[in-house]
Amino acid sequence: MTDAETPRDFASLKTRIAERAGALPRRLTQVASYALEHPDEIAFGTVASIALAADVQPSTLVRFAQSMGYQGFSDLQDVFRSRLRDRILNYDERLEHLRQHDLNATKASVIFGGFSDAAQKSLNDLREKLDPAKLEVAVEILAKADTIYLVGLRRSFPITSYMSYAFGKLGIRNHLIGAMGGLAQEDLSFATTKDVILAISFTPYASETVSLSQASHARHVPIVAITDSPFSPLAPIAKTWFEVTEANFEGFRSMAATLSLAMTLTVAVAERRRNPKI
Amino acid sequence: MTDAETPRDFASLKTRIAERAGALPRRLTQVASYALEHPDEIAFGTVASIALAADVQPSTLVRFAQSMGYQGFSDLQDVFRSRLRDRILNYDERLEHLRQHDLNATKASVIFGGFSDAAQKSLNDLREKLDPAKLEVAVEILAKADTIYLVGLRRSFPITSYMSYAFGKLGIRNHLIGAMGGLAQEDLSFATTKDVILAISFTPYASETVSLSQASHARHVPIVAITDSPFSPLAPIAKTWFEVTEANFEGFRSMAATLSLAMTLTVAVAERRRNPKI
DNA sequence: TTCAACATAGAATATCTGTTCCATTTATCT
DNA sequence: AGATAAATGGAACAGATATTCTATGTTGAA
Repeated sequence: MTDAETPRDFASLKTRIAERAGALPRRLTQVASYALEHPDEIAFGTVASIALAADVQPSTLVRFAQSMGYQGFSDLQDVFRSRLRDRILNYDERLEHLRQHDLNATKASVIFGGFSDAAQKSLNDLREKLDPAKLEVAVEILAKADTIYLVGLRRSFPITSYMSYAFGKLGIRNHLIGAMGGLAQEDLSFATTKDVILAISFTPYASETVSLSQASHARHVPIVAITDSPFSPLAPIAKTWFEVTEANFEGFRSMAATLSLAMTLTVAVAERRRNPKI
Repeated sequence: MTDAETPRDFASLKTRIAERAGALPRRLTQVASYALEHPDEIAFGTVASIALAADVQPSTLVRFAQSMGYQGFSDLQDVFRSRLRDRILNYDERLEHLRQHDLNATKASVIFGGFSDAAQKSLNDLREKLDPAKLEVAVEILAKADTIYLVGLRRSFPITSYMSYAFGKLGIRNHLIGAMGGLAQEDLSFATTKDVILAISFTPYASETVSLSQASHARHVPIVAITDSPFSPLAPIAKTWFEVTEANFEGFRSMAATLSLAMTLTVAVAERRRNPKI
């Protein structure tokens, strides 16, 4: 089984596993996928504990290691450990790493770096700015809603469509407005004062999102908004609203912070419904 | 010896060692300084191997651990190990941790912290893992496509819907598959070998995404995939594919890294079309 | 100097470790 | 279907493990 040579670093081990994945017996495949999904467990666990977690026999782990060309499990484990060792680079090493990376930086990887930076910056900004009290208020309002109407068009649509998916999984009644082909106005006209509209819109505020929200506001449907400025037309009509300013790269704004807030709202609302306050 | 409480994370352990360093006996001081200088050794080594390296007796290591308030050496070792496994704290641990430091932390703000951490961890992971060369290949393939078919369902749909929006803004012909109400199969059956399918799917792989991709692959339509493991059914049929593992919080996976990669692909493809390589 | 309290070294020990082996099941080919 | 090979489960085993224990060494106060 020791054809070619035994992988000594994590990257080549992964390649080898991928190569052989198809031709591997059932239990060994099970181990392979567990190993790739929980590398830390392999690094620190014992044969017994890992076998338990991966639901295989200890001997299967040894056999897997041998089939990958290692002498035994411990030998394989070394690779997973060195992966963790190498990850904690000190300052100099990190700099060196970056320098090498920059040399063969392609245009696409520069773009990727830009978008990742924008995402991280946006997340950090929101972490500092987000008011827990406001979050509580919004959760409270949404948790009481009969149906949550999700309004978001254009760049906000991915956010609302994700929320709709997550709310669905959590068993929370919701209605996604703005799906292509849907008749937005008609859908929203069913919203009552017992429902809540969650409206998401950023500059330049999609006129339909704004007009739909305003029409509903006129009918006293409560609104929770996510937007990017106090001057947003959504701010004055919302019961409560969040200011999320996303950093941008090349004119494309990140969505990381908004998404993080959106996920928070969905999970927190589900949590609140399970354990209402008082 | 167990005054106050035993440090459970590396930072507070370091503080405690610093506090007591002066009042520590000779050999225990020796262990303390070795531990801080070679934390990786402590994490991975055995009592015997560390004792040898630090030039003390095995029993001294145990005594040191106990004098710091731990039950034994293994207990202390756990702290050094958890330093290396950058696991995201789960909900309970996080709440506990925050309670001690931030008294007015609300449930929702804890959830928000969790999602933000997951997002940042995912971004960092991908930054380390993403291969620029692979990115180039994918951009090249996509840039040459007549029409780009975007295939993503469930949790991947927000990503493809964003890409569709962005491609649209950039004037790149694309077709979004999987929109609610759309007849996916029919739409995709128009794809030819001059087009490209960008398929996004994560475990558990939405069966429709997979079957659609496989059917198209049988007709030799090139596929670029974003997925989360070499075992993904998309991996073997894709011309090139990206492995993106998103950290999750409370069972909800982040989408930050995938989104960042998606934005990169859209912008890079537009850029490439404007300045084709030779 | 004497004594007591503390610190250390090193051997002893009971537990846990990875590995091997073989009977049984499952798959593959004739 | 039958025969042959491969894969698996689970128990047995030898070696390594962390920890405890005791004799010895060291320090500092009376």
